[in-house]
Amino acid sequence: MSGGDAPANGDRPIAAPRHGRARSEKAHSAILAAACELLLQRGLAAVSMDAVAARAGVSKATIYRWWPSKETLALDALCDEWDVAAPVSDTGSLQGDLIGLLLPVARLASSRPYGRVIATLVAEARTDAAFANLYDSRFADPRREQARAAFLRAIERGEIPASTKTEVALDLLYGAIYHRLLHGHAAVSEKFVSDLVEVAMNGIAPRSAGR
Amino acid sequence: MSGGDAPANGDRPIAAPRHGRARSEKAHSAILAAACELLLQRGLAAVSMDAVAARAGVSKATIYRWWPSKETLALDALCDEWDVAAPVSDTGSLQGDLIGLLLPVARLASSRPYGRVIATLVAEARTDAAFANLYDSRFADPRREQARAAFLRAIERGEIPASTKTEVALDLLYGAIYHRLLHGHAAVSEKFVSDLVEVAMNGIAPRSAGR
Amino acid sequence: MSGGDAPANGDRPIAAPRHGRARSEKAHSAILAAACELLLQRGLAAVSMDAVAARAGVSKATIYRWWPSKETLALDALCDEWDVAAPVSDTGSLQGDLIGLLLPVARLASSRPYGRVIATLVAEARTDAAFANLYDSRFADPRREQARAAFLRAIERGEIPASTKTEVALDLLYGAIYHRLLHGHAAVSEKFVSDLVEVAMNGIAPRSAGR
Amino acid sequence: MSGGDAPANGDRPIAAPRHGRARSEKAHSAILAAACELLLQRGLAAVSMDAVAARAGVSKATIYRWWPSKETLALDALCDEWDVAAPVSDTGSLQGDLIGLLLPVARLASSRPYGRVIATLVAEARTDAAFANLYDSRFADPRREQARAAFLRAIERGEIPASTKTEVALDLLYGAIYHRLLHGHAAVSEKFVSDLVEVAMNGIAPRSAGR
DNA sequence: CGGTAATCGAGACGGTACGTCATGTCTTACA
DNA sequence: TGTAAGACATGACGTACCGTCTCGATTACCG
Repeated sequence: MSGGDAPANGDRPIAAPRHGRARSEKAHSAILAAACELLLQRGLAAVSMDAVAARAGVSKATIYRWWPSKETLALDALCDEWDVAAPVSDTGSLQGDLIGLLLPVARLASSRPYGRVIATLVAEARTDAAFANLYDSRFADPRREQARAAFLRAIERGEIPASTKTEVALDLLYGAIYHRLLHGHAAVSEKFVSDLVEVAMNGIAPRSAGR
Repeated sequence: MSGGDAPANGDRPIAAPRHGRARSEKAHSAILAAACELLLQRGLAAVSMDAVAARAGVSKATIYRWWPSKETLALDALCDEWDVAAPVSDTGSLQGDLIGLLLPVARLASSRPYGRVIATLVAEARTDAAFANLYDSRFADPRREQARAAFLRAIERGEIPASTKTEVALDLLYGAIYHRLLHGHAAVSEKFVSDLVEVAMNGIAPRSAGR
Repeated sequence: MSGGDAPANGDRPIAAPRHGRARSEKAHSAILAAACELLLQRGLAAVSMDAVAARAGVSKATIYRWWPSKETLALDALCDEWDVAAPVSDTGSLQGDLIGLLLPVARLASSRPYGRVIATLVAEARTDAAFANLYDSRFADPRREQARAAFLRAIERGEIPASTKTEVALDLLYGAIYHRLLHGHAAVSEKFVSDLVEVAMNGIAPRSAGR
Repeated sequence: MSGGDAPANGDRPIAAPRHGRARSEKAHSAILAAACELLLQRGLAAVSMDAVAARAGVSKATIYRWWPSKETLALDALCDEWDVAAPVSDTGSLQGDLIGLLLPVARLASSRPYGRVIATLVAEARTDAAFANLYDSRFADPRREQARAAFLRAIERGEIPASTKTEVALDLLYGAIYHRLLHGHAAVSEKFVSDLVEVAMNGIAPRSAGR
């Protein structure tokens, strides 16, 4: 989330503008807060810019000045909450690293109805290529990158072969999480995460595992 | 698609209408065709009921007469194309069954920009519970059920233990497919399907594989 | 006012549309009434389409369907009131005809604050050529044409020479009325009309008139 | 233009400011020039304060510091151009004086699209009483006063009777000019001015003229 | 000659209205 | 009764100005 520089998203400018009235920090955070609440309560489709402006006590023009669309705003509001997640440390084993990465996601995802919001953002990304880039770089890629790094460490440790199909494995792990999150057919519980990692690590029908 | 009975979706009524003008078969198929084309070309969000009506040479009232929302219409149009897939036979092995189930899906998904449409429908389902039921019963569940049946056969055959976490495995397999389809970060190629099934069956770090 | 045929202004269509819902007569007149009241109370600049829609109990879209701009609507509302003026008969003398034409205008103009409205419409006509045509054909020209006809009758009667500069005379008569109406420096009273016609007929310094 | 004392219009202050930065003469004239150009090119309605500020290379606050509204600014810009007209001398005859007064106005009015600007200012004056006073005192009254003085001289000379309805005559003369200027139905040519004065002086149907 | 104060550029802000668009309902006349 | 045509209320859209308000930087008079 940090480090933006242009009004392409809602990030604060780094270099101080020499002249002109300073950007209102109050308005900025009020907008994000209003967007977040409305988003989680009623979903992106039911949230209008007028409603966000009214609830934040802000004019529509101010929102449009900093966010080009309500999807961008929603992404910002979402990241505001999800990016507080603690950085995951190296646990020494791939399985431990994966659990350490996926469990916080599962806990966060279950805490409030984020599935609806993320589903809408994903749908929007399929329609708007520019937004897709933004979504990937701000939301999806960072998490996937952390998991990819865990796989690299496991290969360096010799825990898994260098020929491991890392990308497929990543799709398999995150895909399952997203699947439950977006389709809503089952909860993204902590039990699910541990089962998921176990099955993914050992396979559906483990050759050695007795039974 | 068959078997509907009420105008809750676009299915034809079973009992013959008692009197009055008969339902126009031409209008029905023209609407579905128009919806399908517009949907794949520009996405659900960019397709209005007016546009469908105009392209189908039909009045808006006729569409609303048979479909309660444009999401329902889109689902009907989608199923029209996806339900032609051949029923998969029993190959004798779980891996063969899974390939047989997932490959046609991958081929279909790659043939046209269905990812965008499905993403929108999934997002809508998260907002509208009634539509979620419809989506599951018409689109998602049938496929998942076929795969679940394959797992049951494998258990009966003794190919995998009865304690196999089938639901987790299903999420893992379909989740990966949906992940690429909805997020669009990589193609749902035939190679991906075979890799996916292999990794899912044997695990990321197969015990027997070299270390 | 009558006889329009296109939605270029708010007139009713002549030929009945064969299909479709009939235009709401209630909405039509409610819009004109609301526009007229707001117009006279607060002037065109202070009247928004939203306000007209709200007061008429009508949606903005309905207004825009029949009137392309609020100026067009204002012109329609104005003509609705001014076109009820009785057609002027031939009095047998130019002076009588002119009085007969100008007095009703003066009475109408003084009855309510039309000056403000007409001033705004005139200003708009100077900016928008299309509106200028509409304004002329619906409001200005008909009155001027009646006066021009009176001059022609006077020439035919031999009351004034054929060389009379009719157009200059018309500008002189109507110009004076408009001048007071638009600039508001003095009232358009009945006395003013009779003085105006007298001075215009005989000249500022009548050669024969004793005093 | 001179003689102002307060920032009610754009005039320069008389008394020297005690201290502080002096008013920028460059900004002042740049604003007037920018306003004038935009005004004549596109009309007052299409000219925004932002546009004037941008074109003048000036901040909006600076404009509002000296002009309370864009109408006031436009009036200032207009007077800047119209007040350069030479003061008219006493020609010895009423007709000569009137020609001497009206001809420069006609020439100026025809030189550029002032009609549009004046029409807008007149309309604004009908809505805003304070602006009406400003418009009259800065633009309309001075000219009318000169003509009124010519009538007084003519009465003193015995050229016209003391009972002459001067105000009606003034409305008749200036009304005709304004009529063509604001309604745009015919040009304010030099020929028109001479015809106008002749008809106004002698009447539409001069008693002495042939019949 | 340093302090005080009005001015200027830049531009963010709350607000209001704009004109357009899509949804879902309703009405009318035809088939 | 089903349908094409289309008018309608509703409400959000994204834009454009308005007039106000901070900012920091620039002058100039004045003590």
